[in-house]
Amino acid sequence: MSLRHALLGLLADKPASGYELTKQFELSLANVWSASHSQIYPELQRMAERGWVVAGDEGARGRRDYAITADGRTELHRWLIGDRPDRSNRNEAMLRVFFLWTLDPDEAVTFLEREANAYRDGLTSLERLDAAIPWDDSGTDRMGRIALEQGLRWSKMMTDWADWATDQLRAGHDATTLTDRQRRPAKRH
Amino acid sequence: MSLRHALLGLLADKPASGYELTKQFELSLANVWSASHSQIYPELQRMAERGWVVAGDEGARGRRDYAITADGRTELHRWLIGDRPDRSNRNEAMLRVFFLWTLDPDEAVTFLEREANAYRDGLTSLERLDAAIPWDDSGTDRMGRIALEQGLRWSKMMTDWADWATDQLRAGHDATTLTDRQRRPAKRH
DNA sequence: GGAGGCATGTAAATGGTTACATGATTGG
DNA sequence: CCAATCATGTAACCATTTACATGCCTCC
Repeated sequence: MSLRHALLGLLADKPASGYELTKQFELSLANVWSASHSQIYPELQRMAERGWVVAGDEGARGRRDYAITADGRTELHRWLIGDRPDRSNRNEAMLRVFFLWTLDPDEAVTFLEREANAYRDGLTSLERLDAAIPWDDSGTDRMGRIALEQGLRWSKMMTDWADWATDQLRAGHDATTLTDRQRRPAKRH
Repeated sequence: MSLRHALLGLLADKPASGYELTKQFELSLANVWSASHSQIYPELQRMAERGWVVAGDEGARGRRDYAITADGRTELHRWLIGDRPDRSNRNEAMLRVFFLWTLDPDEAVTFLEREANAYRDGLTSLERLDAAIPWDDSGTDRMGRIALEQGLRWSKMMTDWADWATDQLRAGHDATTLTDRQRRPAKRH
C-alpha cells in the first residue's frame, strides 16, 4: 500500500498529528493520491505497532503527534528505490471519454467543454498555490516545486487537449450534419 | 463504482465475454482504469441481476457473451452526463516524487532518469498502438483516437517534465557541491 | 452561548488485488 | 503430446469510502 509510505514521507520532514497529515493530503498530495482521516488514524496506529513511527503524548484537544523512527526511514528508503513504482493511472473523468461516442454530439461537446473549464480552473488554483507558498531552497521545497511543476504541466496539457478534442468533435459533427459523410460505416475486421 | 460503467461502455459497442472485456481493459483502458478478470466476472453477474446486461447461452469452452440492455444504456447515459466526474488522479510514481528530497541527490537523479525512460517507452508503445489500429471513422474509433491523443500528450508531457526535473536536481546538486550555497537553511514560518 | 474549526476515533459497506482452482481447444 | 491461450470462476485479504460518533477550544 502507498498510504503508509506517503505517511512516512510526510513524517520524514517533521512530526505531525493525524489531523495535520490529513490536511497535507488535501493540500499538497491531492493531485496524485488521496486519503481521508478515517484511513489515516488507524494506519498510524498500525505503523506504530510495526515500529515505523512513535506516538508522542496527548496534547491539547486529544492531539497526538507521531514521529518517524529509524526503521521508518529505512522502510521509506526501501520503498523509494527498492521496488519499482506502479506507473498506472486511475482517472474516472478520462475513462468517460472512451464512451462519449454513445452520446449525441452536442452532449459530448458539452462534456468536453466542462472538462476544459475544470482543467483551466485547476491550473489557476495551482498557480495561486505556487504564488502563495513561501518557497525556500530546502530539499522539501525544491522537490515540492518540481512536483507542482508537474501539476501545472498536467493542467495545461489537459486544457489544451480538451480544447483540441472539442474542436475535433465539432468538426466531425459539422461534417456529418452538412455533408452526411461521417455516418458510421460497418466496422472493419 | 466506475467498473460497472466501464463495462456498460464497452458493451454499448458490441456484446462480449468477460474474457474479451478483460483484454479490452488491458489494451485500451489500461492507461486510465484497470480491472482484473476476478473483478469483472462477478460484476457482470451482478449487472445481469440488475438488468443492465443479459447473458447469452454458453458457447465454446464455457464462453458466455453479455449484451447491454435498454436499462443498461439508460444507466450509462445517466453516468456520463448525470453525475459530475471525479477528476482526481491516483499515481503512485508521482507520489514518490514528493519524497525524493529524502534521498541522496544521485539516487533522486537515478529515480527521475528511470521515470523519464519509462515515459519515453510508454510513448513509443502508444505510437505503435496508434499505427497498428485500423482506425475508421466510426464513433468508437473517433473517440478512441481522441483518448489515445491524450495518452500521447501525457507521455510527452511526463517525459519532458522528468527530463527537466533531472536537470533541476543536477543543477542544485552541482551548486551544492561546488559552492556550498544550497545547504538547507531554517524553514521560514 | 453558539458556530466553526480542531481533533480523534470506529463501523459498515464497497471496491480491488492476489492467490487458488479448473478445464477446453488449438497449433506446433 | 505439450505449451500457450482461451475461458470462467471463487476465496481471502487488503484498501478505500461513507457514515456515525464524540468532545474540546477559540473567537465573536
